[in-house]
Amino acid sequence: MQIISSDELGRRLDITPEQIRKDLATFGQFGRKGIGYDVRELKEKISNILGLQNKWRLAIVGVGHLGGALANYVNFASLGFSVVALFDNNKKIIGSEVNGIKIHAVSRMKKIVAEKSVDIGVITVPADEAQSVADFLVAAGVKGIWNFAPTKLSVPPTVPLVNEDLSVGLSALSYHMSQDKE
Amino acid sequence: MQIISSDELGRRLDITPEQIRKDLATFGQFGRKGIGYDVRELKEKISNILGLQNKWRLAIVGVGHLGGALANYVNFASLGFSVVALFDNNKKIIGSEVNGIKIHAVSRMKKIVAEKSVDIGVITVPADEAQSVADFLVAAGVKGIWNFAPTKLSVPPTVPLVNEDLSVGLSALSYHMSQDKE
DNA sequence: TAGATTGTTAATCGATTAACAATC
DNA sequence: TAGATTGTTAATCGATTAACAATC
Repeated sequence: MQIISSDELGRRLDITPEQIRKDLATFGQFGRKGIGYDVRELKEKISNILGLQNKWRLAIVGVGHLGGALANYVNFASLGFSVVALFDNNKKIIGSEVNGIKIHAVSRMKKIVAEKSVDIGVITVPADEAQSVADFLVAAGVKGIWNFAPTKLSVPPTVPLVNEDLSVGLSALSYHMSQDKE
Repeated sequence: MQIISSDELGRRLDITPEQIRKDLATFGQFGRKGIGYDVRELKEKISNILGLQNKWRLAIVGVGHLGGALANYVNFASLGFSVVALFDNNKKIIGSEVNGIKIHAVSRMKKIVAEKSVDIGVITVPADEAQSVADFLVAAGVKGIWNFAPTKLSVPPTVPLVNEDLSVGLSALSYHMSQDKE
């Protein structure tokens, strides 16, 4: 498939074609009137809009079950993300490797973040340690934070923060399941 | 703290007090004019609205790194969720346990879901197997699906579906990090 | 009674949808 | 030329904010 219309895109994504056209037009004109959108070009433009031409480098702080799973997560690569460092405070695991990536002491964060050119800090520690880890990450100079701890973090406005609190989705599911009963 | 005002709630959650009052009023009147909201009562009412008085029972399909991490996830308990069964197709791990929970063959799903009164199916298999797993889960009678595979699933409208696609959050982070540069 | 604060109605704002000229 | 489809302006709809009566 070379070309796709806003109509077909809308059908596939469950969005109205008007919305598709409006959203895309916000970022420029990359369709052709009377024809549609070139799929390859569209992909590339969207990738550029999202900044995915960058090869972002991640560091995961907290190598528990979730942190370990993320260190092994294969889908990162397809988006151009790679995990380049791990941090933990547990002396038993510092120095060892997960998926070929070394675990460092949290105290060495500043040094390692600089050495490995870490862009994004991933927080997978318990909620009560998350703010302090965030502060460390910001001080170490990361450009963004991806937070899995179920707590509200305060970071400078210059550092984008995305929260991945699983209890939000689960609560939504619980809500809908309760509603549908009636 | 016994009582909280919409003003204070708004400050803490970064929401306008009007929005807080409007949203809460949608579900009934549980504040007191001139006083504010009783914290304990508010918690309980919200918990009930979200259906969290139910003790939802989860089954995780796909015991890879992510599925395994979720099987060990401690924060489920505080919301009243519990993992009661695991499924995988890998013969090497079928019959073994993770966090005390047994791994069953996917082919036994219908039987086990009934036996264990599973409410929610959690999908942590690769994207290309996710739809087929979803179909199995629906046929087995789960009431809701929590999908971690990065793909769009089609399920009956009677079965609530929540997607937890990590690439969405990561792309958002990438976008903001690219914008802030300028 | 004066001050505080909710629930709700009215006013504003922004986002979605409809319509259509431009054009392939 | 007729048909298809974009980008954009105008119309509609819904959600947020402002205002205020009710009341503790």
